[in-house]
Amino acid sequence: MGTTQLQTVPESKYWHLRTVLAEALDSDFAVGEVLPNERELAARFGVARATLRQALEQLELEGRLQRRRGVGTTVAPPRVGVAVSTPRDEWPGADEEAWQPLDHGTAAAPAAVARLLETGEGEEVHTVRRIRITNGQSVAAELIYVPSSSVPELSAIEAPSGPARARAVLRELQRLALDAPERAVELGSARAEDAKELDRLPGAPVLVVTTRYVVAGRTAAVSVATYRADTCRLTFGDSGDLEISEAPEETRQAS
Amino acid sequence: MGTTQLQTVPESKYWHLRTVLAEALDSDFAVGEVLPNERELAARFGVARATLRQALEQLELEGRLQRRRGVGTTVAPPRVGVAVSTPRDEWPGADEEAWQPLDHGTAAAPAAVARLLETGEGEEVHTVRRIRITNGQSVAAELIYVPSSSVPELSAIEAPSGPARARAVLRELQRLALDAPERAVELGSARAEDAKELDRLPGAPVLVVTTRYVVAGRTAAVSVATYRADTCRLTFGDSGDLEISEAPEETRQAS
DNA sequence: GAGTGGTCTAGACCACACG
DNA sequence: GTGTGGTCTAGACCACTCA
Repeated sequence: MGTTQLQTVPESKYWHLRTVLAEALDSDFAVGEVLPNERELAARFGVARATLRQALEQLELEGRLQRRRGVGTTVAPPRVGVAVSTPRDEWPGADEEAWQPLDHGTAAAPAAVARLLETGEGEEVHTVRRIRITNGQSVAAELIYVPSSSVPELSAIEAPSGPARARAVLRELQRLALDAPERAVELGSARAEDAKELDRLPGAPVLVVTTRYVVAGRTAAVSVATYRADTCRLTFGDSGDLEISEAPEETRQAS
Repeated sequence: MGTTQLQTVPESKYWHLRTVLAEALDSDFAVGEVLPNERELAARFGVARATLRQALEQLELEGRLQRRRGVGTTVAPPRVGVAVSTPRDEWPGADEEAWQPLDHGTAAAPAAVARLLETGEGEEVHTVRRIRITNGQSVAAELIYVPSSSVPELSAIEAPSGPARARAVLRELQRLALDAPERAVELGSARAEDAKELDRLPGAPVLVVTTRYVVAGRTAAVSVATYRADTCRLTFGDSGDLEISEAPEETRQAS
């Protein structure tokens, strides 16, 4: 009684808290600003820390907050748009885009990948790992699966292991003039390996982009790229910037 | 001491639990099968219920589990591939695709949308809500923003409110031969309104697809579609089925 | 009404970053 | 060392589904 109760369904505490915090972020905080610590925020709102954390998790999922252990919680900058598919479906160039080869190896393709490659389930394929850097930040870790049959000349290449050899494999692929007719995007959680590259904890939400590369009607490679879901907005098509462009000023975040 | 400790970094309890459960799902459970309840699972693994739940949340995020309050936790079927962008970029037909109009109204476009529409910030635009059904299940809720200038003939249309009028607006849009040069995908959480349509709780993870529709170089409409991240894999390009196709049998899930 | 998952509490300790 | 977020516990109660 007396309280203005308009909602028929009283929303849960953490959800309401999320809304309150979101509004506070809009009005009272600048990008990069550090929030009070969780214990203080919880006390301030009169909830248990776990409840507050549930609200913060939501906001982090939405890309509004960034939390780092040992450091604190800061207001996240708007998500960066990363072009995943351009109209000219060229193989993403080694240097035009900020892809950085890590290493090369061979492994049995996972079942899902083997199906796309139309190879035997346990067949050994080449793998190339690389990461994508945007604005000085790792935004994606990619694993490319390449059947030996796609790069027969590779065996003739002598190169040390590591980045150099990875680069050699990528060069071979580029010569093939690959087409990327199909891509799929789904939600996943970062495996420990990817999490390390992306500077996140294992289990962090990621957008998994699976691409089938085709040459002359045959699947020549499959790549599985995991993008940080908190910081990335994947763009497809034309210019690649369906830009939620900020006003001209204010590109820089508070130090 | 004495315990076989091979890992340099001991993984957290819930992450390890996630792995154990994932393996159990692969080997001992069929799609649709109901897991023991959370209290029993927690007891069985000797952890607190909250810890077990953290592991289940991960698996749900990855689309491996489905949890429903009052019912239980079941093994999820593989994600369905939903075609978001086809090579022929036609306006998604009213009936070829399973889009079902809900209602129509007018509202001030949110700032981000207004920017794409190149209209004034607070300007009133038409809105159409519709949901997408695949295999008898709601997979997406969409809100389309249409400036009045894009559908001038609309004022002449007399139609009752609700689905009928929504359909009328969509028909007008179809006549325009819209092109969709740009799309963006990002992670979000379901607002209460969408959550209801999608049969999920507020805050459930969703993939937000923002599309700019263009006719004659001018932005004629913007749609924001939220897809259930747990059940959907978004496909772009060619056939629309970068199908992680199951073996021919076993399309049906256990009742 | 019985049983399920969802929310919430009030603690404790751990892992990490930084001065 | 100090302060941060991350993990974990052992409870309690609530909201929902279904027989």
